[in-house]
Amino acid sequence: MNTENVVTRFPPSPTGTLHIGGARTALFNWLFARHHNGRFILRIEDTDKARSTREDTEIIVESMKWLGLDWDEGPYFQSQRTEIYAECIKKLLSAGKAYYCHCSQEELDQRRKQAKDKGLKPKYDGKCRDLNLGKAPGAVVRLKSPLSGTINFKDLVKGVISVDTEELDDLILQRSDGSFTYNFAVVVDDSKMGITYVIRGDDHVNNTPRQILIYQALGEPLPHYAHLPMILGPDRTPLSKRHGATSVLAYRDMGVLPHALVNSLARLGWSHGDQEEFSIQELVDLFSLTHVGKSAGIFNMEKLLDLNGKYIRAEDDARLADLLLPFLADLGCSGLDKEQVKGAVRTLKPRANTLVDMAQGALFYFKAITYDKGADEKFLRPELLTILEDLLAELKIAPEFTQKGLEGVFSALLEKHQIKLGKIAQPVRVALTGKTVSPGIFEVMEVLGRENAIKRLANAISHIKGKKANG
RNA sequence: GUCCCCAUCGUCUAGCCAGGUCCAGGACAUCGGCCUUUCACGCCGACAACACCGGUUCAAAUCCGGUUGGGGACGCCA
Repeated sequence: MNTENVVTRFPPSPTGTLHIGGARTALFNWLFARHHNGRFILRIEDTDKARSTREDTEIIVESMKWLGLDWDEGPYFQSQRTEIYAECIKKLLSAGKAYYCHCSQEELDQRRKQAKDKGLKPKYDGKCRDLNLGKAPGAVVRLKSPLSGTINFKDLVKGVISVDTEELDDLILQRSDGSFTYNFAVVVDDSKMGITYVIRGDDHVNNTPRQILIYQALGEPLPHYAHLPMILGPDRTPLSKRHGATSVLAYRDMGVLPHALVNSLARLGWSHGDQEEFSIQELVDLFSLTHVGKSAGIFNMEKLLDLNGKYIRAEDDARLADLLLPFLADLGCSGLDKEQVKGAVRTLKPRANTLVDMAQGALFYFKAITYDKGADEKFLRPELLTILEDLLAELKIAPEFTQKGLEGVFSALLEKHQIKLGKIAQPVRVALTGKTVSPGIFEVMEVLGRENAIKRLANAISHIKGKKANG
């Protein structure tokens, strides 16, 4: 790949959220442009007025921003470019490269069906092609494409693809309502915007020969093409709502770090030897179309979560605390002490794969606890009363309420009572957190702070006494 | 139906273009172990794949042909 002018684009249609398939297409276009110091353009393809919505446009923009895929131009809206398309139609018409077709939709459907029944390709039969018809209500404009020949193009990921023009028909460029079709608008925009590399999903390979025909009719130079393999759901069918969390924002809300998602998406279809983890800069530096695979793949959720856990562990505590705050707020914790949240983050990092996990795991620090039933029965037992009361007394006078200092307090206590840590670790854990699973009890105590830790231990002691009195 | 594309562990993939160094490497998941105050983290190990059939060749995961399987397209959707 030489260092010619590289301009790529991402052209989503705002008829749904940005899902991970689209996000990966956007990512590869972005990476390719950044790698080559080129430009990356965002274009909203809203030619389908009935299905395009403003909310979806906003979701797409928000998703792109969250992923960190910044664009150099746009967003452009196809709905605002109709004069440009109309101009091109005029040119094609007067050059004899396009024509009006008066066939009604019903007629076409019927003829298509007939062709199909006869085992023929259900394509337009060219009825109006040479009739030299004029503009009329209900008429569409079709491309007058060559009757014979072969279209060859070199796909940067799939290699040479060739299609016989007989497979193609005279596709509609402008609809009877005056609006323009996808294939036409794309070509006009790509050529007007100077797009040099069209990187898109596999599902467009069949469109490419048609679009090439339009380029040729327009007399514009062709871009390079690269078609990315599809992303499939676990059932090997194309991604859809059925597959649950597929929208980019759903991953954000799940507590996935954008870096982790970007990394995962990059590794789905692209590789750099055995390397699994990449910084964004590395991705930009190393990305190349030559290492994009050809076959469709299934998005591996477990692997994303694992990677996310790794990035959480690698992330700075203070930054993580900031990221965690909104998730804690969702769980009803607000107005928290930043230092304490930071402490909580530190203790939870190794055991959280998402920010949601982490927020849930941190809840006991910030909210009143209740004892899990089984934990209560199993560990908060009367025979521990003496030791726990002794512990409480020692904690009150411990010189340093830090992980290290507390270790000292405990080892003295164990020595004194001639017991092992195993005997009281779980009871203390339950007293402090209400659960049998938590970060280490010393770090928990440190983050909780002396006052809180003492209060919880005292509560547990009176709870045990209450049980004793009643039972 | 016609055309286009694809095919390595359960999953993502390396290797394939320039055939031997591959009885196929890494990662996730799974299973075992170590560490250990719980759960994790971390570390160590195990399981597990070249879709099939032919051809070329001294030699094929790698090249060629076919078969099967999967995906896509054939819209006044994008």
